Amino acid sequence: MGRTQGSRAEVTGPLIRDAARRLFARHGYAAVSMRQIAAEVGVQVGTLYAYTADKQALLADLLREHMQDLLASWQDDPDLPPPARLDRFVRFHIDTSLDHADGVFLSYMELRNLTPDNHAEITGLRRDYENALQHILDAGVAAGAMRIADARLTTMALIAMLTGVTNWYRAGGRLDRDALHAHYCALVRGAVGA
Amino acid sequence: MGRTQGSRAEVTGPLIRDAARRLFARHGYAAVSMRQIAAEVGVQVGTLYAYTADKQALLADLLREHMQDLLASWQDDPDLPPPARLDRFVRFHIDTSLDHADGVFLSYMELRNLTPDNHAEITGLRRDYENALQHILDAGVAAGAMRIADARLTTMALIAMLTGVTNWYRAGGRLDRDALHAHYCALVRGAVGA
DNA sequence: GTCTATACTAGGATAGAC
DNA sequence: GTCTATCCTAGTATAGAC
Repeated sequence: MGRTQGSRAEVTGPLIRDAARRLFARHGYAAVSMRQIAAEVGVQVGTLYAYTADKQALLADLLREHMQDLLASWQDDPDLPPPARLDRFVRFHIDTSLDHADGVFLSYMELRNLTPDNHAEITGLRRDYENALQHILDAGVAAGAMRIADARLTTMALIAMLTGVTNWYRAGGRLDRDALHAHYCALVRGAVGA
Repeated sequence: MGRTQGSRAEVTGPLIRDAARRLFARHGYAAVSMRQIAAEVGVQVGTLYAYTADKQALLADLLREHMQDLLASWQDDPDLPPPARLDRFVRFHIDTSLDHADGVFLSYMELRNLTPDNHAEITGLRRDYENALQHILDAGVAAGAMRIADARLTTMALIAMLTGVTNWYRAGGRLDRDALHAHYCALVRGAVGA
């Protein structure tokens, strides 16, 4: 494969991260070798180390980037009635989970492979995201529009339920994206008594 | 560590599986070496191969055993009203998820590391378990005791929600097991309109 | 920026002694 | 049933040429 091809740093960097994200998600961080990632991109192993200090940094970068994108993408609208805000969150979380399935999967499966510093940073970002949902639930209770016995527990339960859509939903199957949204919105509204 | 100690097959076999289950769950199948497992048990590497054909068979055995235990432990009572059956399932699933957290975690995380044959077998068992919940939901709808738009989707959503308890619940914290059961039963009943 | 070559470590699995 | 010793492969990471 003598694919010597000169410099193209702007393209190789993202390609490496795309390949790593896909391979890590599919086989697990520990099961993927730097050689595999290089082969997927079409470069030699040594080249990877021009873009990342080591394998651990590559993983940490992927998770940090994912969580930051997630937080930046979510735009709450506090002026809406709480049940409508909740519907928007449900749709947002389902769409993100399906459209960035690899990143979502990595962000809760490969935490254990982070160094303590990286681990603390990523779980902090995740906590921020959970709080975005919890704020909606708190507002719903305050407005008398929801019945929730424990907002923290309910937050964790709902996020697990929504993220779980990646375990079974396949595009092109029985349900389209709109039907999916509608069904999950109904389940969530029922769970919180909205 | 010259721990030569003669034969004791009856104890070593289970010890190997306990160690493997714990290590696989904590670090991931690919990240755990046979040497680590041996060290945890207190034997030499070669000894492991008197109990398992290879690392893959060790994983497959753990998952099969877990799913079979799960299916054998669940005893439905079709004579109860559907909402009461559902409550029993919720308690059962939460208790199992917390009491056998390593097995539960492995059974949905390490499927990807199974050979195709083993994979098909384990997912078949898992499907049986999902159907146990779905039967309750179907009965609830038939009896007019639940409002469910899509029983399959609801089954998957509820199982994800319940299993997610392992992500955040810690014994000795704010909530005891009874409170946990009560909160999740309320969420589930709300979701299915019971 | 990328490649080739290589140092060094660790992995899964097996053979044969006790 | 267990241990010791070993084979062979594959891993991460680095050095130096182009």
